[in-house]
Formats: sequence, C-alpha cells, structure tokens
Amino acid sequence: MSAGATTPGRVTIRDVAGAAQVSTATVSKVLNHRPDVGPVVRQRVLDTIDRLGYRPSATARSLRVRRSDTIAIITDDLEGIFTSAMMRGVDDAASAFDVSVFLCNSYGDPERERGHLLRLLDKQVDGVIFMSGNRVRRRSAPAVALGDVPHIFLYEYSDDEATPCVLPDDEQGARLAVDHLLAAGARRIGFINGPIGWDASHDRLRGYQQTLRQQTVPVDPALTVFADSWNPEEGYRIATDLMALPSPPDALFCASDDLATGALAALHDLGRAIPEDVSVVGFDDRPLAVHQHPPLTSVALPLTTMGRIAGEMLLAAGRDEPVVPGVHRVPCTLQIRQSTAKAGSN
Amino acid sequence: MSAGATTPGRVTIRDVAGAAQVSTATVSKVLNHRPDVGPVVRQRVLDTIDRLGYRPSATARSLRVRRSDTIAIITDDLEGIFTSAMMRGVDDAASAFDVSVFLCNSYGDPERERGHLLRLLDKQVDGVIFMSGNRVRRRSAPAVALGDVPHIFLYEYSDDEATPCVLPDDEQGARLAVDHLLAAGARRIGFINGPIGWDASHDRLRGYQQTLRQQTVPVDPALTVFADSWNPEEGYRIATDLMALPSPPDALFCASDDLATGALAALHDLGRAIPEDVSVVGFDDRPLAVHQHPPLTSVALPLTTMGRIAGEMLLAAGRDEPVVPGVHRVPCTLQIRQSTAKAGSN
DNA sequence: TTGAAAGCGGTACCAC
DNA sequence: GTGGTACCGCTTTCAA
Repeated sequence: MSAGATTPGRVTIRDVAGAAQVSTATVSKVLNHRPDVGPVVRQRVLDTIDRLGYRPSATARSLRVRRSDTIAIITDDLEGIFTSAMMRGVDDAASAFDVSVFLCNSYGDPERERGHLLRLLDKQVDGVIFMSGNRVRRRSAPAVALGDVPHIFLYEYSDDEATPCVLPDDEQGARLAVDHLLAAGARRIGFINGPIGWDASHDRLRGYQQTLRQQTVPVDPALTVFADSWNPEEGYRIATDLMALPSPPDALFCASDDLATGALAALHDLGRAIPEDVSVVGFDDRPLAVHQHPPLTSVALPLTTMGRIAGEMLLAAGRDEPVVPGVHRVPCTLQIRQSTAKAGSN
Repeated sequence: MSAGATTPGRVTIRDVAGAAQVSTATVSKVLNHRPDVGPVVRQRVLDTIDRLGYRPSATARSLRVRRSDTIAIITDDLEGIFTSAMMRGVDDAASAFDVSVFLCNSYGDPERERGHLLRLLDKQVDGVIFMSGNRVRRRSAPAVALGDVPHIFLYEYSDDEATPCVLPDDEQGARLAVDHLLAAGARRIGFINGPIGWDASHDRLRGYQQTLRQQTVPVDPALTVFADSWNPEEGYRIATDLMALPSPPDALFCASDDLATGALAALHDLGRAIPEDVSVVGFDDRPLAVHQHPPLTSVALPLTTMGRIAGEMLLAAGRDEPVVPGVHRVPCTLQIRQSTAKAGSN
C-alpha cells in the first residue's frame, strides 16, 4: 500500500504535506497557484494530492479567507412563473465560477427574509440576489442591513438607487411586437395591456405608442385597454370588446401569453381567422405559447440572461471589480410563430 | 458607549466572553443550550450577546463539528414543470430546521453532477437530494461516491435499494380519478395514458384497471391508448379517435393536464358538452387546469409534500435518526372542478 | 524557494 | 458550574 492518510476521516493538507515531504505551507501555495514554489516540489505535491485523492476543505478555507464561494438567491415566490428561468441564469453564472448557490424562499414575508439573511450572513455568503418571482415591482429595503455584502435586485427594485437592479426592457419589447405587426400589414393594433398597477404596463404602453407615432400610424385610445388581471379570462373579455368596436382592430398585442390565449379563444368564437383576419402577439414567451392554435408569436422576456447578468455582476462585485449601480435593462427578443401574418402579406 | 467589540471586523465569541467576564467555553455552552451553566451567568452572557449583537460564525462552527446545517438539491432540470413545487417542499422542511439549501442544476450531465457533488462535499453538506424535474425515471448512481453523506432520490430512483426515494403514488392517483368518474355515472371510461416508456404510465394503468374490475365494470382494451408524448396535441388526436369508436367513451381520464387540454379541445370541436356528454379528468393539477373551459378536474401530484418529506427524511438521517430505505409513495389528491359530472348525475 | 507558527472563530475535553 | 486550552483544516506572514 502506498503511504497515505493515517488519520481516520478525510485526508487533510497535513497528510499531503507528510506524504510529499513538505510543509503544509508549501502545499497551500501549490493549491493556490502561488508562483513561489519550485517546479519539482510543485510536481511532487501535485502528484501526492491526486494519489491521496485530497480535496481541500472549503469550510476551513472560508474561515481563513472570509469568503465562502457561495451566493444566495432570496425570492418571494419560488413557484412564480418566471422564477426558475432566472434561477437557471444565476446558477449558470455561478457554476462557471465554481460558486454555489443558496436558494431561499421568503414568501414575501420580511420576517422570513430576515431569518434567511441572518443565516446567510452567518455562513459568510459572498453576495445576495433578491429576486421577484412575478412581475416587476418596487420592494422595500433588505430586512437586514447587509453591510459590505454585495447584493442585487433581480426582476424587482427598490428606492435605494445605489444597489444595482436587473430588469427586462419592457418598452423595447413592446416596440418589437408593434414593429412586427406593422410590418405584417396591421394598421389598427389593439393593445390588451396588463393591469394598470404594474410598471411593465406603463413601459409597454410607451413602447406601443412611440412605435405607432414613429411610423405615423394614428394612435386610437379606444384600442388600448388595461386588463384587470394577467389571466386568459381577461384576454377573452377584452378581445371580445375590441372586436365589437365599429372599426375593430386588425391585430392584437397582448401583454401576457395568458391574455393572448384568452384573446385567441375569443377570436375563434367570433369566427375570425388567425392570422388572416387578425394577427395576435403575446408577451413572456412561456412554454404554452408554442401549443396554441395557431402557435403564438410572443415577446420573450430575457429571464435566463437577466439571471446570468445578475449573477455575474454579483460575482464581479465580490472580486472588487467595479459594479455599475442603477437600473440595468436587458432587451427582449421576439419569437415569431404562426399567429402573426408574414411581412407584407396584408 | 457600552463595552463592546474592540476588534475591527465581526464581533466574536471572545468579545462576548470578555464583555461578560466569562470564558469562551462558557459562552459556547450558553450558545448550545448546555445545562451546565449557572442561571445568573447564563443570563449575563445572553444579555451581552444581544447587547453586542453577536452572531456565531457558522463557518467556524462547521469546521469544528463537521456539519454545515446545509443540504443540497441536485436537479437534472431546473426548469422542469414539477421542479419548483418540490423545491418549495424541501425548502420548507429545511427552513423549519434552520438549514440552508444549495441548488444545483446538472442538466442531466453526470460530469456536471460530479462537479457539483465534489464542491458540495468540500463544503461539508449534511445531505443531498437528487431530484428529477420531469416524470419519474430510473437514474444511475450518484456521479461521486457519497460516503457517509445521507442522500435521497426525489421523483426519481435508482438500482440502489438502500437509498430511500420519494415518489408519488400514481396507481392510487389513477384509482382516485376512476372512482370519481364511476361515481359520476360514467361506464365507459377512455384512458389517454402517458407514453409507454414511463413508469407512471404503467402504475396508472394498473390503478385504472383495478378500479374498474373492483367495481365490476368491463375493461375494454380499445379504450386505453398510450400517447406518444405528454402534449396537448396528442390528447387532441387520441380523444378524437376514441370518440369515433362505434361505442364511444362517456368519460376521459387523461394522464396529464396537457393531454386533457387537448382532449377538451377535441370534444369542443366535436360539439360534445362537458361534462354533460363526457366528463374529463386530468393528471398533475397544474395551474393551467383551473383556466380551462370548463375548469379541469385533475389528480394532483403531491409535489410539495414529497419535497417536504424528502427534506425531513434527509435531516432526520443527519441527526442519526432511523431512516427507512426503499420507495416511499406519497398519495395523490383529487381536485374536483367542473369538467366532471356530479356524483349520481348520470 | 521553503517552512515554522500564529491565527480564523468556534467546540469540547478535562481539571479545578 | 466554570475556565484553560488543544484542536478543526487551511492561509499567510516572516525568518531562514
């Protein structure tokens, strides 16, 4: 048998040092890619390390260097429809840097958030992402003062302008949709907007109106309706109303895929052909969009990208790289499917 | 100013000891609710602790006691439709014990799983949950030998019978559905089953057949169809076929909500009234079920409960409590909505 | 280039 | 009941 760990449990840096005939200091230097180790000694240490299957204890290291190579996500809604895509983005960024991610669910309750935060601080997390699982809204400050622990808001924001926040570019997303509909020949675009209480609704309305004006298409206020909820039922109701107008729309821009599915159902019931009679575009590009009849063109929220950016910013902050405070808007993209007519096909 | 930490950074156990005129050993005992501390000293220590706002370093503690009060979830699909509900269950269980949860996404890639596991082991995790984000399937052994770190399979399983796994009781779920349909007066229940490659499909078929036999209702093989996928398109196709039978079904039991939505669409297109002409029940009880027309009765997977149970079992194992190996089936529940006729209303 | 040794912040054994 | 102190496993001066 080769010389190995004589200690019971895990093999430690001391075992390696012993077996390689060097001090623990030297092993540590090799581990951390320090230049001040002779090539032959370094190689001997390296060999010993994998002969013994040595793995440094992250815990011991954390205690020393006061970093844990760990970040955390605190979300108010773990089951929110947008949660997992953003989490994946964060996870991707973290994994790329060998950083682990804690997941915490606060249920939107400051007391729970506080509990999680304290525990995270005790565990030396290197950063925290506060993430909303649903539509963007302002939130209050973190339930615990974070001191010098970097943190970022993801899909939500607060009064504190100093801490960065990452949001989708709703206005630009709306422009994408309207541009596409105009190019497809639409001239009267009905806008089934989200409820009036949400920031996204206002941003998207701005994008909608600007694009029309820019293309010198008249903006008819009767064509814009704020829904009472983001649900299909509202989409159905509003689409029905809009199509009953004396001069009905030839396209519908819906602020969510759910609203759009309701609108599709309404158009079916009215016997309108999609996209021949009226084109429909949704917003969010959730998986259900592809299963509609016809498959739904939709503005995709850049959720995974947002998560990745938030993760990268946080990790950069941890490495003392400069971090830009304020709002970071990530552009949406358009997923074109069969619910909208092809360009020039009016 | 009160006597406080004189050291720069965080306040440590030594600061508390100094300020309270006791040894660090005593502070530690108070922290850990050891009985061998006098009441007056204990109180003095307690007071000092919150006067100084002292919080013990979890990292230092972990190093000593070789526990991190941390568990991990490794999933093959962070964005799977069932992922977040199970995660929430795990999170609830963990939070109740002041344990934090690492979230890792392997993308189903053993190499990534390996990377995550090594990192987790380095960080002294107290346990690992391997979780599938989609339908239950057999998986290979963990990509790294876990030694004495407890682990559990959640919504997946492996050959290794020694490690516990937590699964939904698909057979019982099917019985629930069929019982309900029979009670509602159905006599010819079409079964739009999942694809044949999935365990759930076979378990549910067994439940379906057993219930019929038990109630002495004839089992017509022509009424059971394995779908090619879990998607609505398949549900539409198969429902159409079934309704074209010489003696068509008076109820449809669908193995997923997606299949059920397809079936609903088919029935609409055929002009059949739901539930008057035919009752429909889905499986999974996803949020979309409630938005169908009519709202869909569905067998609910006990996802959050499963997550909670897995979390609790894992934590129990960490505290050396007995853990039952083998398969743990968690019962499904039935969400009754308007797509099925009321009992006795045939 | 290499190593001895002093911590990081707790815990727990053992003596008093 | 209370305290002294040797660790847990690693990093980091600083001297040789």
